[in-house]
Amino acid sequence: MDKSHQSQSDVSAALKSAGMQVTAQRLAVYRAVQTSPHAMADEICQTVREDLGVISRQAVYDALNTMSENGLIRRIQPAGSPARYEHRVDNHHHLACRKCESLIDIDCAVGEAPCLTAKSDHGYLIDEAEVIYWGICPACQQ
Amino acid sequence: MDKSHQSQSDVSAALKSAGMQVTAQRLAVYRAVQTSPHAMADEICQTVREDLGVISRQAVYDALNTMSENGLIRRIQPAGSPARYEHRVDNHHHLACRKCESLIDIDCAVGEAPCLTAKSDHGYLIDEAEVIYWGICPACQQ
DNA sequence: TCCAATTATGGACTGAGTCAATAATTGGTT
DNA sequence: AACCAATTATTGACTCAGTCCATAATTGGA
Repeated sequence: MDKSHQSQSDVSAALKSAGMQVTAQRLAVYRAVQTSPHAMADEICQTVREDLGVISRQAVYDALNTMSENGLIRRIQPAGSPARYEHRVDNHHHLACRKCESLIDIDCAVGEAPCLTAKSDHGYLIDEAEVIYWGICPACQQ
Repeated sequence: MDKSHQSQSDVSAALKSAGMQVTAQRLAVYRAVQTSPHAMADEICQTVREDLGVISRQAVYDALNTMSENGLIRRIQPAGSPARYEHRVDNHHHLACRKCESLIDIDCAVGEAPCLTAKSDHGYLIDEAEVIYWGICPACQQ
């Protein structure tokens, strides 16, 4: 199954199995995240409003937070940017442009997390290696 | 030379060679960053105030920003945390605790940046691979 | 159908950081 | 040594992203 294209009922089931209730707001927020990956909270809020008509800013934040905590979506926060959300929850990385703040996905060569091993774990129980490649995107290189 | 223990005159010289003026505020901010690595802006502000007596919050932010831009210090921003600053500017990584927000340095096995190569660079000119290992620190494992 | 628990709404509020106008410093020049 | 243009510091208002909280509405199991 293509994890990056969850159907409505898949999302519904995922919410339930995480012990969350299924609401129109949550489904719509998930759809918005799916439609525009790497979008920020207020962009998602706008998208959902075009869809549902009305939703409170708080409901969007709640949905994004609980769905992130339950692994339905993933939150990314590159330095200097507000939080962004994506529906891809497999282990992949990101490529960020220092100039235009654009962000794109990069597949992880290894697959399952953590894909890198630290030289020494200093006693930490490491579960994820978050990698962000920083550079200049093709458009900004002119 | 141990890059992690710049003397006052080294800092002074580094500021000059970056085209920046040498001021008491900047030297004090650098000292504060050196003294408590991974500190946040307001902590640095406090430390500098114990040192100089008075400094404006804005002067602290200015010093931190310009020194970061000129490579004298490094800014790190783990998700969910305000910006932190460190005087180590060599290529190393970080280990963050999901519970207590503690952050420690991890040496990079490779050395010079970028220490990782992306599977595909998508036309980006990559200059850095930022790696944050996420896990639970020894103290929080109880 | 009912009801307890969960979720949404609306509005005030916080924290981190920036903006912009004015005052003070710095460091090269005569 | 004094001057002066450019840089830097101060002050206070302001923005942006996000949280808190009390109340109202919805959900889904009994």
